[in-house]
Amino acid sequence: MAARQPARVDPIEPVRIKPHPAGCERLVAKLSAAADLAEEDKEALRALCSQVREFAGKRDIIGEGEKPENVHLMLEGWGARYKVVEDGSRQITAFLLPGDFCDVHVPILGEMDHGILALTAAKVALIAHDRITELPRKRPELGRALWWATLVDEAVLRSWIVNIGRREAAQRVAHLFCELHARMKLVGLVEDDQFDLPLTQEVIADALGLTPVHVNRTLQHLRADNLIVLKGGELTILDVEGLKRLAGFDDNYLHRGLLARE
Amino acid sequence: MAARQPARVDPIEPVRIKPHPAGCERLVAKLSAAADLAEEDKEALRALCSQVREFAGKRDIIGEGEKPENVHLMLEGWGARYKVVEDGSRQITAFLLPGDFCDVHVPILGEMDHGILALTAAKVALIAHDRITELPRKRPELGRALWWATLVDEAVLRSWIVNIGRREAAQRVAHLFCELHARMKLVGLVEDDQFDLPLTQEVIADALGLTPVHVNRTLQHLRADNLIVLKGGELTILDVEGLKRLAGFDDNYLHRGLLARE
DNA sequence: CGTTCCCTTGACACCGATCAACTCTGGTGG
DNA sequence: CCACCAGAGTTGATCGGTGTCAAGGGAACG
Repeated sequence: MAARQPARVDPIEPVRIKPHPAGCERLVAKLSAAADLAEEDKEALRALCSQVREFAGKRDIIGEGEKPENVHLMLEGWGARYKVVEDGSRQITAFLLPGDFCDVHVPILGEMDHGILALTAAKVALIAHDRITELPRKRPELGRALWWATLVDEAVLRSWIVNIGRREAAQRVAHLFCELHARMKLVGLVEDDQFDLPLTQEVIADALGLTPVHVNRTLQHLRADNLIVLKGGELTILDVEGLKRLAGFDDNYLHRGLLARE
Repeated sequence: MAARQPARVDPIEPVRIKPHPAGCERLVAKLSAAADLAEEDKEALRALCSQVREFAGKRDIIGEGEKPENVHLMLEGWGARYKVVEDGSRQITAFLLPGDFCDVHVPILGEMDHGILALTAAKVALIAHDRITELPRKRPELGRALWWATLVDEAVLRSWIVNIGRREAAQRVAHLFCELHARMKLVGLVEDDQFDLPLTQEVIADALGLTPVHVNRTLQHLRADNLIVLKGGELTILDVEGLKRLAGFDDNYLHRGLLARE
């Protein structure tokens, strides 16, 4: 929300107020965890973010069935992939954090088989298809890193299936929070096990295959057990180990590269 | 099951008894639906299937945590990706049909974050990593096609999340059957809306986030509504449109290429 | 001809959905 | 500055889809 104040520096949130390519650093951070990127690689990534577009919250970034001309990269804010079912209910299939691509598949698959929604106000980089497709040729290590990111996305999808298919509500919520904690950390947006979580209970419900009412009750359990504090769009994990234990969370599926291992 | 009878031809199941590269034709058929493959491309694919290994049913092809030396490609029989949860229950995250790769990701991600199980006796081609990775360089169209297959797999994962998260049991089963119908058709294993479905009710349950008992009752509903016949490991869809309507099935997520559209 | 899977059936319990009202908060405009 | 309003969170009562437990049946296989 706090936007480009050019010269003066806000001492409270120094990270947020870099000139606009700041969001692009999320991608750099993420991919650096997977591959050994040279400075030229990083520059090439930053160069992708020249064209930026802003979206208001609760608004489609890409609708189902569209054939976007550009690849979209989340720079700031949160997004979600979703699909609307016959009966009108909605299922979210992924949360998109800064550094995540929205639609690398479109150049090959042709059209979107799901929609992408801005959950908050968001900045998105628009990148021409061919700039992405030619990257691997020019910078093989980057190609590897992008490939890695795609495969991790796939692994996350699998873990969601497991989560929704075989865990009860409290564990589901806990698992989601653990995943988001790990992913936010990877892009440098976690401090003291605390991070922005601008999700309504309805959105959480749509991601976990639950109803808002039940998510509400479940959150109260987690709070009562002193596992989390969730207030004002900010999540604090009070007991990381306890939450992981409850969730049965094992971060192996995120495949953080050797460089990233703490 | 029926194996390489060299000279004589069995008139009942002529497809099955070609010399061993037969299974490899499934991959060729699948990829031909997505890209305009030259004969050389197809030959290159067939050349991948030189080394074949057989697995007994109900046996791991690859275990979670392993780092297989080769890429595995299903030639015959059915497989499943699965993950075992803390409480001991199992969730299947994908069915692997002939023509599907088991673990293209391993060269990049390093180790398996889930296991792969042979559901039936299966023949699997073992392919050296570098033979896969160099394919795109030598035959760009093949690279595109493989990329397409990966992205479709991802789309299928998303549709599973929707299915498990937002549909009731009967619709879930129906949707799964519609998907398998479409995928089996794509590799040429459907005749008259009938195909092998060697899945126990327990396996179906583990794929859909249900219990075997409930799958049993659900199947009885589908049978009572004259939508399907499922017997002896063979599924016949009596009313394709009706089943799709019940399931809310839209095959757009399978992204069949232009060539494949009937 | 027994053993082993797998399918089937019934009774019952429970998690989460549904419906409906109420509270709280932040934002807007008078 | 306060009244109002919309969106989000909260709560309670009740319903229903699935899970659980347990027993029995049927077909394939050695």
